[in-house]
Amino acid sequence: MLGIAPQAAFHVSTRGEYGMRLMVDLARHWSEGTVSLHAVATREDLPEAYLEQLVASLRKAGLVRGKRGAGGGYMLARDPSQITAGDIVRALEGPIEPQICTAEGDAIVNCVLQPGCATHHVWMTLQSTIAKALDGMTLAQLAASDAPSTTKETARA
Amino acid sequence: MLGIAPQAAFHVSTRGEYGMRLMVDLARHWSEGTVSLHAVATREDLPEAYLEQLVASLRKAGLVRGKRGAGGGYMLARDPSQITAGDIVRALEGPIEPQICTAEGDAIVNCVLQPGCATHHVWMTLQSTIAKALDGMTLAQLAASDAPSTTKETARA
DNA sequence: GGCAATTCCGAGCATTTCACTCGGTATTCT
DNA sequence: AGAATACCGAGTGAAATGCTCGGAATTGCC
Repeated sequence: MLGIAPQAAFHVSTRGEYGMRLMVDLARHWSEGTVSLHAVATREDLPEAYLEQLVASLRKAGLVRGKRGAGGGYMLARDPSQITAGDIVRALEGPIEPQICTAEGDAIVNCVLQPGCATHHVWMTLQSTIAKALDGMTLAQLAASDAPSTTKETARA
Repeated sequence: MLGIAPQAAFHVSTRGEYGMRLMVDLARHWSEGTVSLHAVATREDLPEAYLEQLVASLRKAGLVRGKRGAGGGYMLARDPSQITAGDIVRALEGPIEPQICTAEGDAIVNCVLQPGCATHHVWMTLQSTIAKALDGMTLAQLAASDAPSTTKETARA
């Protein structure tokens, strides 16, 4: 399609999207011990084999714990109030950095144009803005918004 | 590389990066009439042929005007204070929408999971946060920060 | 012990996007 | 006339995306 018709800026990939759904689902079943990926995939209508891959990243990031064998499954590694959307996005899509020179933490990696890097400011501002927004949302808050399963019907909004 | 090692979230492509540099450059030479792409490419050390493609998007978005022939070039279509980083990003990378269901303007496109779309809230919040940040930065502000060329040396920050 | 349900692991693969390049045409200035 | 420029569309190699598949290890239950 060439560079003619760009589609969307700041699009999050299915890794982030599915992963977020997965984590919210786990949060909603936080009290029930482990939940199998099969159950999550069915409830959320997501490809199970693909979820396996995503949950591996989440596990390596210390956000979930897996239990093998029959009756096994996954559960959040800590309380839903202690996990943020930022944690999840970083685990699945990498650090939040609009540009390489605006990496989180140590920012002075390699700004090619030192002299008048006006654009650097744009991406840095953006990075901190996005990070702040995502880090301010906890899984507990997200899980509470509206619950389709288990709870039969919560009061609207 | 498979899905094993994701690189970076919310990364802006070279379209956005180069395009921003291009526009800041045009803003800095706002008083000089048209500026050729060749000059911009040289100053900013960017591939000229590629810039041609990007500037086409900017022109279609009404952000720059081109003048053909010898001595021609491009200039901003309006005052640098009337063009925002948001305008530029949208022209080059498309609308700001973390997810398709969070498109700018009319948001009710197609949320697959109507019942308990908790994640929708995440992306919507993100979209408006990003848009607000980018729409709050004008080219005039960016061009003023530090000028490498023309002006010999501006007072710091 | 055997079997089924799981997590865990790594490879592979089709499609799309990215980051460009190239060749050509139209226009304008000198 | 000739040079400098914008304008246009196609093409291309490399990477990322969005999955699937096969198998090994572990655990619970009969």
